[in-house]
Amino acid sequence: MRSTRVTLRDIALAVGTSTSTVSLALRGNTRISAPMRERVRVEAERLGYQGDLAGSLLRTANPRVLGLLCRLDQELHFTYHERILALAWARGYRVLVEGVSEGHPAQQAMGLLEQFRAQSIIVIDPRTLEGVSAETARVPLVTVGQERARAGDDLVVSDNASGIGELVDHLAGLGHRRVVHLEGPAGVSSRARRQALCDQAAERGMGVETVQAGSDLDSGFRAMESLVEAADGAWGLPTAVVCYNDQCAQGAVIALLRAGLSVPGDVSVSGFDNSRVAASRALGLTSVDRRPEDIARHAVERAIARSEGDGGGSHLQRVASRLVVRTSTGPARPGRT
Amino acid sequence: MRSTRVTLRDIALAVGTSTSTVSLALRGNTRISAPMRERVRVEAERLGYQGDLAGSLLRTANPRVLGLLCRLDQELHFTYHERILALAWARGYRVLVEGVSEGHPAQQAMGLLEQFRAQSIIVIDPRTLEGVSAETARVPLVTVGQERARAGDDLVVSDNASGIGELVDHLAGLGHRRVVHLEGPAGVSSRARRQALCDQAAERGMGVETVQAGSDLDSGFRAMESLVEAADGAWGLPTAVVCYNDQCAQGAVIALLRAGLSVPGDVSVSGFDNSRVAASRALGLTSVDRRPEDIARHAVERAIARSEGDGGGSHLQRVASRLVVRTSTGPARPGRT
DNA sequence: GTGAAAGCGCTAACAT
DNA sequence: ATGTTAGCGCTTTCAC
Repeated sequence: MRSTRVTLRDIALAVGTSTSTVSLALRGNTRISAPMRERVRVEAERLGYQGDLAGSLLRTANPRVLGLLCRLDQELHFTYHERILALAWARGYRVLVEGVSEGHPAQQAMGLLEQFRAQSIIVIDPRTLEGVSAETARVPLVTVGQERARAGDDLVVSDNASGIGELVDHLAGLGHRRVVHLEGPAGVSSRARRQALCDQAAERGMGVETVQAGSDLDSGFRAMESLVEAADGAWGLPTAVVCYNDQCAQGAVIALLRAGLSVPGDVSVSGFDNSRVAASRALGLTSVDRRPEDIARHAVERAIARSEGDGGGSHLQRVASRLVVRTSTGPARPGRT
Repeated sequence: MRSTRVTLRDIALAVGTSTSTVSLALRGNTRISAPMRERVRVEAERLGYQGDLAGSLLRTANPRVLGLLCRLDQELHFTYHERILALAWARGYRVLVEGVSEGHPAQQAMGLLEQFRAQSIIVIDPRTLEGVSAETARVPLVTVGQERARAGDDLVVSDNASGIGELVDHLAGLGHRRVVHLEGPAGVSSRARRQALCDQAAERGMGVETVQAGSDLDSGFRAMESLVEAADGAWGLPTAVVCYNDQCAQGAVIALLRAGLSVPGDVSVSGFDNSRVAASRALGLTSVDRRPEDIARHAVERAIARSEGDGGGSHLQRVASRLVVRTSTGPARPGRT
C-alpha cells in the first residue's frame, strides 16, 4: 500500500543504469547482456515493481490489448471468456473484458474498450451489440456467432449441422420416429438451429414438430407443461424432445418429472451447448457441444492478426459441433409414435 | 476504422484554441465559457473523438478507475458485478472487471488491475484470492464476504442471521419440527451459515441435522439421493431441507422428483441467494435474498472513498438478508417428524 | 476566460 | 552492449 509507484527510473537508479536498459531488460530483449538482465530482474522484484500500462500504452503502437464483449450471465459466454483469456495470455496479450448487462449497455462497454486502447475486439454473439451501430466502432471486430456484427469483419461460426446430424442419428437409432423441437427465442441463432434440425431430420425420414419455447429454464418448463396437459398421459406425448439449449431442456425435464413422468423412460430430452448442468449427474443431458476451445482459439487468432494490422479481407472460420450422449435420451417406448 | 486517433490537439486546431482549453471544456469545467464549451463539444462529436485513457491515466493522480475481482461463473458474483458497474458508472468511475478462473489465476488478474492503475479493488469473496498473498496488493481492497482478505481493509458482510431467522420462523409456522441442513463446501461461508441456522433453530426449539453436501447442483442431488435411499419412502425423510444455496437446493429437488416424491408435498426445500433459478416457475424456491444491490452500494462507496485517499481505519458494513417465500416450502405432512 | 509549458511512465530511434 | 533523447495524449499549474 505504498503511496508512490515504483518506476523504471527507480530500478535504473538502484542498479546504476538507464531506464531504457531496464525497459529492454525486463522485456527480455537480448540486446541487453544476460547478467544485466538478471540484475535488473532481481532489483525489480526487490522493489516490488509493477509495470504501468498507462505509460506503455501511450508510447507503443501495438500495446497488445484485446477487448472482449460478452454477456457474462450466459454460461457459454463465460466459457468462451475463460478460454479466450488463457489463450491470449499465452500469446502475450492482455484481454479487457466487458460484460454487457442491463446496467451496462454495449455502447458504454465498447467505448471503454476503445478508451483503453484495445486494438481489436472480440464480440460473443452479435446480439451483445444490440442498440449499438457496429459501424461506430473504430477498431476491427471479431464476431463469434451466426452472423457478422459488421460487414468486413471476421466471423467464427458454429456449424450446427454436424452435431445435430449426430443427434438425429442417435435418436433414430433409439427408435424415435418423430420429435418435438422446443424452439429458442426469435432470432438468427434460433432459426439456424431449427433449420439444421429440420434438414437433418428430413434426410433421415424423421418428423419434426416445432413448439415455441425460449432460451431459459421457464421457457422450457412452460412449453413442456403445455405439451403434457394437452397430451393427457404419456401416450399422447412425443417420445423425444429436442431443445434449443440446455437451460430450456432442464426446464422441460423438470416439467416432465413434476408430471410424474420419467426421463428418458417416457420421454427423451436433449439440449444444446454442453453446459455444466448438462454434465451434471442430476440431469445428465445429451447435448451438442460446440467445441468452445476451438472457437476461442480461432477468435483469438483473428483478433491478434487484426491487432497486428492484418487488414486482408474478412475471414470466416467454421467450427464443427458434436454430440455428447448422456442419460437423458433412451429407447423410444415401443408402440408410441 | 481510421488508423490514426483523434486527439485533443485535433479538436483544438479545428476550433482554434488550445489543448488545455479543450481538455477543460470536455470535462465541463466552468472556467471555460459556456459558448466555448459548446463549440468544443460539437467539434469533438463531429470528429468522433474518443478519449484516450492512457494519456489521462498517466497524468492524473486519481484516474477514477476501480478494479473488481470475482468468479464470474457464479451467478451471485455476476449480480454483484452488474450492480457495481452501474453504481460506479453513475458516480463517474470506470470499473475494470477481472474474472478469476482456472485459466486466469488471481495473481494475474490482480497484477493486470494494478497495471491499469486501479486505485482500489473490490474482491467478491475472499476465496477468489486463493493462491495470492493479499499482502502483495499495493492498493486498498474492499472485500465482500464473511472475512477480510487482508487486515486493515474494508469489509461488506452479509448478515445471515436475519434471513435465516425468518426462514426458521416460516418453517416452524408450517409445522416443521426438525430440518435437515445440506451444508456447503468446507469454509468460512459455509460454517457461518450453518452456525446461523443452528442458532436460530435452537431459539425456536427446532432440531437441525447436518449433512455434508456442497455448493453445486450435483452436491445437492447426491446428498438428497442418499437421504432418500436411507429413508426408504417419504416417512423416513425429514419434512424440510434447508440447503446451502440455490444450486444445491435445485439438485435436491430434482433428486426428490426423480424418486417420485413431491415438493413441497412430501418435502419442503429452501435455498439461499435468491438467484434466477430460485425465481423460476419451474422450481419456485423459497430462498434467502442477500440484497445484492445494498451490498454493491456499500462496496462501491468504500472503494471510491479509498481511491480518494481515505485511509481511516478499516470499515465494516453489515447488510441484513431477508426471506423470499415461494412454492418450494409448504405445510409439514401431519404425523411425520 | 484562455494559453503556454511541464511532465506523468514508458518505448523506440538514435547515439555512443 | 548501453545511454540519450524525444514524445505518445493527457492534465495541471501558472501566467496572461
